[in-house]
Amino acid sequence: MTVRMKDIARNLGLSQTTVSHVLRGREAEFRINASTAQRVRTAARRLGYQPSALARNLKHHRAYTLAIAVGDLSNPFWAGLAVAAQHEAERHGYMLVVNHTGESLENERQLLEMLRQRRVDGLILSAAHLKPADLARLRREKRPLVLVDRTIDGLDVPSVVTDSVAGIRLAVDHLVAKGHRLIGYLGGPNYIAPFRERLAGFRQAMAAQQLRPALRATAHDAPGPAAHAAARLFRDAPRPTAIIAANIWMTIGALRAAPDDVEIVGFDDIYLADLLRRPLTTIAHPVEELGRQAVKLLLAEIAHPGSSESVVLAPRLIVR
Amino acid sequence: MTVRMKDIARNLGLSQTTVSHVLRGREAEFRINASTAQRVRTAARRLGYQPSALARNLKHHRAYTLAIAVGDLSNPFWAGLAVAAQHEAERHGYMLVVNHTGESLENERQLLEMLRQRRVDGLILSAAHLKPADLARLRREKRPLVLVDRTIDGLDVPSVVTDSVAGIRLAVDHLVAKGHRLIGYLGGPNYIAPFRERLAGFRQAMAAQQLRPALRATAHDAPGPAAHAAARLFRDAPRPTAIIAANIWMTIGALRAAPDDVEIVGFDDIYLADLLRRPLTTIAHPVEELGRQAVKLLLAEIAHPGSSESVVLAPRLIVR
DNA sequence: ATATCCAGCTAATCCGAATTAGCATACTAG
DNA sequence: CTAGTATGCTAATTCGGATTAGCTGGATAT
Repeated sequence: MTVRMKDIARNLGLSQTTVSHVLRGREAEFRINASTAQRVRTAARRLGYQPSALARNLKHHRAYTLAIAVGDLSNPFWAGLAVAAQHEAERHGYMLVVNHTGESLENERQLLEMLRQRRVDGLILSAAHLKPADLARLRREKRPLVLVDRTIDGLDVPSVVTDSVAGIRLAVDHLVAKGHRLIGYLGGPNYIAPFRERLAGFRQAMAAQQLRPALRATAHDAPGPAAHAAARLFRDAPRPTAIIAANIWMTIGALRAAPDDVEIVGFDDIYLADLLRRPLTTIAHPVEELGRQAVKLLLAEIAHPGSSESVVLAPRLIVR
Repeated sequence: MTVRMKDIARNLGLSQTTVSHVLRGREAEFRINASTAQRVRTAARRLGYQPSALARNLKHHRAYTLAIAVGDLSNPFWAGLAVAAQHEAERHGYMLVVNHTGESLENERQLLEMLRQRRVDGLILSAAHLKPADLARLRREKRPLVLVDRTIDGLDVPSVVTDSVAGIRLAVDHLVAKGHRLIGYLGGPNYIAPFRERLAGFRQAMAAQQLRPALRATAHDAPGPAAHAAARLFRDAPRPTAIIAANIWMTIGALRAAPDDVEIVGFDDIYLADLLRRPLTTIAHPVEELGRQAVKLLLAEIAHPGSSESVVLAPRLIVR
């Protein structure tokens, strides 16, 4: 049915070894006669030979496949990051399995299982749900792993993240320049690293502007709770005239709950942001760069475990 | 480094064959003594044995991987479909590579190449860019292939699509029930199958309501051209009081160009549609079902080529 | 004439598991 | 006492290609 090297060899009265040498482009190294090499190539084309990735993978101990776990593929941040990562992976001859975990522990663990069974060679994680036992096992097994967007305490692997502190400062400075003094902050749970950093960034940036970071609310990482928390910020005086929302769900909460004259700046860019009921300024991640760097780090980890350094990338403010 | 069956066998003074029989759960069939089987299982656990998917794949001639080509992963329709497909694939022990083609011929061809090299066992396509030569080759090679959302003329493989005609009828009937008589239609290029069917559906549904489907515009499948075409519908009298947009880009075009009092119904659901400046009623695909059925058909094609029938699924109207 | 060298190729093994065919040993039946 | 049978396991091969080690036959050198 399918054509193997052996078939080409038999067809030409040569050995499989010779065919392999030629088709791997190592004819010079093994002193294959130029005319023989040509015959092999011609026969390969004529018979429609396609090398079996399956056989090569076994021999190389490589699946030539990476995986990235993203919490929510419908979120354009993750979709964009995944697409960029896929491009980069393919540039290096790897496939990328983009896995939507739906923020579920079960799915994150399933991906680790794929790594163990060598269905994938390495993993890009943005997990926040793994338990200490999972992390301990990861540390023990030392498989190629890179974290993106969210770091995990106590897991010493390379990571690629956006500079949260710098991002929040961009937002605060922008709002202050527009005359705002009462700036509110809508943050997420502190067990997620970026939320911790963004809150710290808010405090720092406000202090730098001689303002008090007093108007704050915190919500679980979902639109409903975020809207609820945002509403609280407007119940009592002093009310903020502007809100900084710590991620996409906080932003959506703020959009739902804040009065129309309140200005909103949200971390994470939003799909169709220019079609929203009100203008929304966003702190955008360097999405492509995050994806590309994550793959580069991961491939470096595969080639030379423990060799690579973490990367922090600068966000940019999209004023609308 | 990694533990193989051979290591377990040596450790217990058994043969690799016996270990294989036990770990594949075929001890009864090969009359392995219960205590021997138990020793094997214990040793496997103790040594941390993980079967090599690479070796199994070669032996089975299966990559246990499928791929789906989607034009735009940032589009929540495709993201949702891909996630559902991934779920279904994993239920059957397969990985799913979700490939964002960016509507590029180059990328679609690259996926076909993966199929040929057996890096993936089958392909779910929604391609519209392949050339006749590509299609001819696909027909000749007869590899497992399923089309989703977009069918391709002259390529006789199973497909899973949403019933476009029924969808447009839902929209027309909804608008008529709300009192609209001047209903406009914003469509896409006719070389894409769903656009053809939706236009036909519009004509049919309008005829059924005794209305003339005269107010129409056509644009290339992108937001800019769509907005431009939508604007044309409002230049001359009679102007439509409502617009049906044939897909997500047409909808965005209509949102940008139509006066605020014009009611819009769009084919394809939109992320955060409830946050838009104006209420948007949509004709939503049964996204999960599309993804699930596509994988089921594909696995059926892999198991029994030529065995499966195409599927047409019903859309539903989300009134906002 | 014999050793040396080189061009040009091949045999054999490996990767890790799945699978087919079959070999001892002990026991039962006639 | 011998044939037949069941039990419990193993040897050998296969999947398709990569790789290492080495073989052969003619030309050149001494």
